[in-house]
Amino acid sequence: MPNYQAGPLDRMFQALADPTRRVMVERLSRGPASVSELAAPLKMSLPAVVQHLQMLEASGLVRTQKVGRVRTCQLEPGALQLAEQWINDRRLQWERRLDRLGVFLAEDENQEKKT
Amino acid sequence: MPNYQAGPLDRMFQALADPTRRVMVERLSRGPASVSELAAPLKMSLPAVVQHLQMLEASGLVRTQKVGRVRTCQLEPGALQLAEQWINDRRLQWERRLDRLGVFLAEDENQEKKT
DNA sequence: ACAATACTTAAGTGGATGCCTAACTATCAA
DNA sequence: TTGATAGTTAGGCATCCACTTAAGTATTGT
Repeated sequence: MPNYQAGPLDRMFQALADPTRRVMVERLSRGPASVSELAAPLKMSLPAVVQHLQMLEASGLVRTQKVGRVRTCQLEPGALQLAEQWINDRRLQWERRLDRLGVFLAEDENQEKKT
Repeated sequence: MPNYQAGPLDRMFQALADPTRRVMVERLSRGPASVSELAAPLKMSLPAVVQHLQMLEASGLVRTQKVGRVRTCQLEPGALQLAEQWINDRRLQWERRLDRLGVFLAEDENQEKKT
């Protein structure tokens, strides 16, 4: 789609789709960190890290605030729930379907027995 | 990263990051479908749909098989678990951290009372 | 005041993504 | 056998993504 405005789920999953960003999220799930602290274990330039950070912010996963010359980043706790929710809904729908299928097959088996 | 081979989680989240593909997954969570059935509600050409389908297959979310001239697609039930797992692990880590923080604050409060 | 620190901004590059159209192949149905 | 159906293949185009380097701007420690 050309000229399509990405929704929250798009940005969220997109953010999680990159290994570098997942490492950053993992780090932040152990507590807040500055930009340089986030960058330290990553083999790339600082600007690259900041770009990733911006995607994480845009997705709502991470919140940051600058105090003095240090920008501190932390996880937005509720944010991951959005993705989790969507996945869970699919699983439920799928399981409900299998249940119905199970009932159907059971009924079918009854038919067999009657015959 | 240049020359980087995408891992399973990358492909999985990447697959889920597109609204068209999520619609396809939603459809499939209600039961198997042919390619044209998947394409029907989507405002794009068949080849485009097939490309999306290929990403879903590559991510392991969807399995397909061709019988005669029709390709039938279904969800790979366990696949979503991978993503769900990762998200859950982050949540747990975060919550454990908050617990420790809570303990720390409680202890701190005790200190205060003693003073 | 000066240098080091902690980012920030800007501009550019190569490769992946999300579409498209046109032309093709295989199956099924009459 | 001929035509309709269901996908497939190929090539092209605009945009986005993941980097880079180079050059800035605030803060802070001495």
